[in-house]
Amino acid sequence: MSIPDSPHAPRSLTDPLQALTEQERAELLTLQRLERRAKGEYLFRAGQPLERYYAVVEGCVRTYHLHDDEEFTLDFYTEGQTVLPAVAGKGIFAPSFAVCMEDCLLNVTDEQLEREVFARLPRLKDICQQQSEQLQLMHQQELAVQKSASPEQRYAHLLATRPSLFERVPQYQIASYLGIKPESLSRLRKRLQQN
Amino acid sequence: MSIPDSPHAPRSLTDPLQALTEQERAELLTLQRLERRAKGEYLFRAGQPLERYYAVVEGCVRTYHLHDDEEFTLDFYTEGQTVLPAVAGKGIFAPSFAVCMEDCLLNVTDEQLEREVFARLPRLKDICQQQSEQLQLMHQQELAVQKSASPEQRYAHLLATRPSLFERVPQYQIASYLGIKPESLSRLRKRLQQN
DNA sequence: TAGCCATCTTAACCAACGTCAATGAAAGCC
DNA sequence: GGCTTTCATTGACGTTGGTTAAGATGGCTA
Repeated sequence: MSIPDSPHAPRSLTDPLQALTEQERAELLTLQRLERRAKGEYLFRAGQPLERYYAVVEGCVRTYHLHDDEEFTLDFYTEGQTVLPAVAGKGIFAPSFAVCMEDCLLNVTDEQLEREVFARLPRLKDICQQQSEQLQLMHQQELAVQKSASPEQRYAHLLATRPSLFERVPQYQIASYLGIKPESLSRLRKRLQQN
Repeated sequence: MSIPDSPHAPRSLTDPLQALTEQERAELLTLQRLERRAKGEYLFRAGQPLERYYAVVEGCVRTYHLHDDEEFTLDFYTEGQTVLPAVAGKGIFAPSFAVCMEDCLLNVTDEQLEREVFARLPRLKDICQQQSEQLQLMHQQELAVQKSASPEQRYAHLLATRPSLFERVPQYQIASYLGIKPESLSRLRKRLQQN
């Protein structure tokens, strides 16, 4: 029995598709391309050209960054989230690695598909752009939190907003997401239990 | 004598206007709106609707975030940089404060002006969008550095890429940008001198 | 000039994280 | 079953940043 993530999770927004009619949504469904990826598969690696972008329909994707042979987890993406800001196209290169933590069902979009979708649903383009700007600002916010909160506060925040992550990914990767070592997360948890 | 910032500064990109013709650039100049702001003036405050966005032509703007009555500096914007990701419009609210560190000359764009500019220079829209996506990815990168580097490394990086900042803003704000207290920055500098 | 204010530095002490190493627990494999 | 591998925990110890408080410096103003 898994605790669902809070609707106030940092990445949850008003569903951008609400603005579409029933019919438009149905059409969108016929257009979208779904792909399965096995646990451990990479969606992209740092430095590669980004020709597609991905939304998680089912499963969990982790992005991370390498520095001195050490992994630094940037984010976890689960059901309904788009991996990275949805950015792809010529001259765009992946700034990080993205790997499936579980078997995943992904909604994949490339440049051509995007053009087709926007041609069929012109209103969607503006919606997506606004969505992207919102996400960008939320990212700013996240950076702010990252900077001003202690590891303990960040842990509490993650636990409150995305509890299900703790059942889906190993703790040492959560530690890396919080910006601390696994040993420190262990002690932090112990400290919190005692008080 | 001020040391110019490195061309490899985190926010420097290929000039998006290179792709325009001489003529188009000239037209752009006639369209843009410049405003002067005095040192200490705010461009926006957290929570306010963002109806304009700003590019720094001359001067320096600092964005920061409030948390428990304490300021956390998010970034410094100087000549040629756009304050925040260039985002404005209905339903967009400022996630932070933006204040002029010096008397500034700013390039101001609102929704209406943006429409006019894009109507005159249709190619610019795609260029700006691509630029925005690049910036978004660079932001991801920055978050990665923020997470994986020690304060000392971040200090060295800032000193290497944006040395002029150290002559333009007080050190306690740089400390706040690096995510440490002014006293710690003092000690850190002393440590580095001795080694 | 004296006084005030903002900024930077230094010192002492404490708390928290990193490192290294060892131990346990759980899962997967032969 | 026994083995290995992976992951979480614990302890000892060093380093570093936060806190508090005290000066030092320089600029500005009454």
